[in-house]
Amino acid sequence: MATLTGGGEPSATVKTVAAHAGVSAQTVSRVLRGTGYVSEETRAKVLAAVAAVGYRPNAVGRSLRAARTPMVGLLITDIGNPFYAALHKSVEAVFRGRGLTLMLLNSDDDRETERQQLDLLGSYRPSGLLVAPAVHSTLTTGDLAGFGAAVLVSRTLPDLAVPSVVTNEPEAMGEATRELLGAGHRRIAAVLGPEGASTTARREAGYREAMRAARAEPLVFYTDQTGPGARAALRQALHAHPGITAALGFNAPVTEGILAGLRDEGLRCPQDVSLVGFTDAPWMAFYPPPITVVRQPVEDMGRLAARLVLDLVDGKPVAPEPHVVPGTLLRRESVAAPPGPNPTEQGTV
Amino acid sequence: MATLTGGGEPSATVKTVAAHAGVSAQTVSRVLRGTGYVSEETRAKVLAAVAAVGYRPNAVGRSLRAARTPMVGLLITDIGNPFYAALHKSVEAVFRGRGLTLMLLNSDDDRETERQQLDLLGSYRPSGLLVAPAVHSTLTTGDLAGFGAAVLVSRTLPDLAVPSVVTNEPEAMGEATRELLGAGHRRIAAVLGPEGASTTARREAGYREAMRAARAEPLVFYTDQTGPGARAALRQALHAHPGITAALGFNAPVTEGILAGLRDEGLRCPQDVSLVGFTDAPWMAFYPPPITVVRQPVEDMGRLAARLVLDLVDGKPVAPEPHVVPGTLLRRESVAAPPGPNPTEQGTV
DNA sequence: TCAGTGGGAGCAAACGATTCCACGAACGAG
DNA sequence: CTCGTTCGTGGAATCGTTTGCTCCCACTGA
Repeated sequence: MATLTGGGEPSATVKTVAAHAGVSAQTVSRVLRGTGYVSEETRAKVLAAVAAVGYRPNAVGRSLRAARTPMVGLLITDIGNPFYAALHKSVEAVFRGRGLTLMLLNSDDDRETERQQLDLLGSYRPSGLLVAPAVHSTLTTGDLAGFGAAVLVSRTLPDLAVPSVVTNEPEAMGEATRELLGAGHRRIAAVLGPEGASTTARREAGYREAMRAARAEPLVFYTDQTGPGARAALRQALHAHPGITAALGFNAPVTEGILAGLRDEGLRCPQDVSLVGFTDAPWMAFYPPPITVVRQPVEDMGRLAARLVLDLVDGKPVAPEPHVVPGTLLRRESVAAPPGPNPTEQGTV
Repeated sequence: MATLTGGGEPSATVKTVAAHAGVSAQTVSRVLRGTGYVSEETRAKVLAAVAAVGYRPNAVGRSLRAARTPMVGLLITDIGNPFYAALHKSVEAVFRGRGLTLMLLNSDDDRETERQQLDLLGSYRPSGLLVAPAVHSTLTTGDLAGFGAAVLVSRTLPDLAVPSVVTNEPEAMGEATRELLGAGHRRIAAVLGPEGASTTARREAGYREAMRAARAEPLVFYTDQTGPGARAALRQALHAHPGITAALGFNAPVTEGILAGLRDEGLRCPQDVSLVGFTDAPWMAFYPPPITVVRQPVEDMGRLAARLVLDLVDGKPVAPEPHVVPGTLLRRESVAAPPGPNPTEQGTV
């Protein structure tokens, strides 16, 4: 176990300052907090002493006294996913200036890690929590009760009466599917996330509904929602169904993986296989071809989720049902008509 | 200001458990910490009481008593940069299991924000700190003294006698430059980061040295090291120097921006302009063409930096000079011979 | 002259966990 | 039978900050 040694001088406390200024500790506290009556003269003396001894307030003592820490946790499933990077940014923007620190934690989409991280975070008695639940998450209301304010983002947990912020995934995924159907595709592979995640279920529902309406056969593949996983899944899909002419990517990493898989197979996009992704990423705008995607309004989601936490912290009531933020289809150049009739597949469907 | 209201029951403390088990508070502490003598019978009673009252240790009280918090801060400049995402992952892997929580903070490469974040973090008396300094950072030894253990990553600060972990940037950038020179290029644009950052200086030096050795004229452009900034810079560079046939990208976002800029100008890579990037990103491996890059061994860097922090925390001496981790050139397909002789440029150099 | 008022500041207790110190019991060795 | 050692447990103080309460004092108005 690590033991602290370095550090040098024992770091000034409120008492050090008080002694140096010739006042009592609580007067120092009053000056620093700006509360109660303090004469201008005393205030100046204290401030001078603060500077002289190099005093830095100890947030731990403050938190102990206050019974809570002015900190909000953000537990995400994959720090490498640009969606979460953007989410972090927009959430932090809301909290900054309100005296709330945002603490980022990573669950690696593992429910055991998720529980550990939550336990750890909870032990600091933070003001609030934003969490994107892991697959097959076993979180209960009890786990979240210790946080006072808790909001789910991106994914929702059906059994949990906790406010959440999600995209209108079924509709958006349906629109993405129809985009491909409209271009003439019939054999459209949906490369989804892990079976059991709410995001997977919601996006799959939209896909299936659109395919059903078009009387096309759904081709669903589940992955671990990472690039390498999707890459392998796509190759497997192409071998199992050689007639596939289009693919839907579950999220940005999966879309990456699909492109990698196509390249592995020597297939071009969109000439051989059209592609629509879910969730935008910077490089998709100028990839050759630029990728058509359903853009999740991540900034809006982050802002909304952060505001919900703020409301909960302030004791305002917040509806426990999912707050839905609409996604929009961004048409770029990764969708084309399917390649000419393929003799080996013609008439099979 | 946010005031806490929710939460419900006042959350059990060590005293609650003690009362419930009919023992004293410090016996509970002994059981939980596994230190000192406790009879098996008492241990069982305490454990039962812990479960019964739903006790969860309060890390704030513990930290106050211990005068430090088992937490290490990681302050980075851009959470959207995949390099830092990977760094976070590898650092966390070292700390996990050692009882140290990694706390990610973002400075947005702004030195004012950097100072604020550091102040905030420092007030929690964390065990250690890993920081990638912002451009023109004004950090002093004093700012870092409060942390006990502090290590710089990715960038170094010349005036600061603090251990750091960096890549052999001059050599690696030289190698990247020679890769382009070797393919026959002479007019090679270096799209760098912000003037004043140590990373910029080190990479620029390697570039200039290689160009000088080849008697080629250096073409240097500074950016804010983001995609949009690089995109604009590249277009400007192309207009100012129409003869440019190759580019060097400062980091992953800049490489992204260069590709975007090339697309803007209707130029193909590598037929019209060859490209070598600095720092790999997942999408670069299958981008058409796959991008040749200097791969920074980010996992090694993260592991090393984390171990240095651990050593400092343990009171072991750590050399304050930069620890250099070698980068390697990853040859892919974004480098080709320059396009055929251009009448307007021929013989100018 | 005296009661009333409000500015200014200190005493002491609390927050939750840990730890030095002390006390008592059991027990084996001499 | 006594003494020293190993166990087992509790009392009390401590970490740094904040706050409820109290106290003092100068000033004002009658």
